[in-house]
Amino acid sequence: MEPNTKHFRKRDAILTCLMNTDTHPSAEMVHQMLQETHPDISQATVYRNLALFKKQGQITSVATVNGVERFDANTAPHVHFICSNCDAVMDMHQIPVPTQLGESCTGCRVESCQLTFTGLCSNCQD
Amino acid sequence: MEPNTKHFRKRDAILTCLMNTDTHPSAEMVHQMLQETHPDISQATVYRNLALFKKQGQITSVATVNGVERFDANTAPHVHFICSNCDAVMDMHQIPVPTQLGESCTGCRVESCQLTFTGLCSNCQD
DNA sequence: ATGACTGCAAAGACTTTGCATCTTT
DNA sequence: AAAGATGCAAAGTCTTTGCAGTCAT
Repeated sequence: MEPNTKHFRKRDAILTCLMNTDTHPSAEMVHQMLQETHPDISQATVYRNLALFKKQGQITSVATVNGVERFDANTAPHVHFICSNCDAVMDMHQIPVPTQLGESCTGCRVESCQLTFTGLCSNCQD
Repeated sequence: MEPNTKHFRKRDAILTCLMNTDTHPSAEMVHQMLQETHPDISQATVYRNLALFKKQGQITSVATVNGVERFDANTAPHVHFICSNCDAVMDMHQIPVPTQLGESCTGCRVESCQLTFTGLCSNCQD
């Protein structure tokens, strides 16, 4: 049997799942989304591989919402919006990321930057 | 006995502690810092009061570093730097907070904004 | 007395890890 | 056969909560 067919690595499925969504899911959400195609995938595998991808820089952690870490396969710097009511995390491509990096903090070497807005998304404004 | 002397509310001590530091401490760090003046303070009290202050808007949660929430009594919007090595969280007063709020996200009502830089602080650049 | 605050310990939520099993080469 | 990936369940962290006791008014 050729590789990645029936015994398709679940690792790959996890990364693909993350690349095909813009919901910035948590580990649990990824696990849920994969139930359909990989009913036997375990949470441990999801957590383990997300941690691996993050370490390797293939994905990033964009926020911790209500104590739950949210991930993004889009590692290009961009701005996020978090709904404080429904915990949705979405992209705000319209707003540019600040570029004034450099050493602005008494000797700190800045390596990355994160700009996040919080409020109510259109569905939660009642 | 006049109030706030021996039986000084621990609640007040917690808020004062947070106002007198710029380390953006976690609940556990606040608990540690208060050991000296309030050796019998419990973690539950610290957690409970931090949650209360946060709900009332007297403090804010500025980040979750390595799974631990960090707080700040300075609720004026300002920029933070997080050291990825030692987990220090510090202010970057030199950098302005973006002001382009408004509805930039298909109907989202933006209420607050957080700009955070990550990298290595001066002590951790080896 | 009444209501508010706190300590303690248990419970809860999220995440990590040890170990045996299964897969790939 | 050896190295790597996964499932399961246990363990680990951080945080919240129930309850009884303490403090303030």
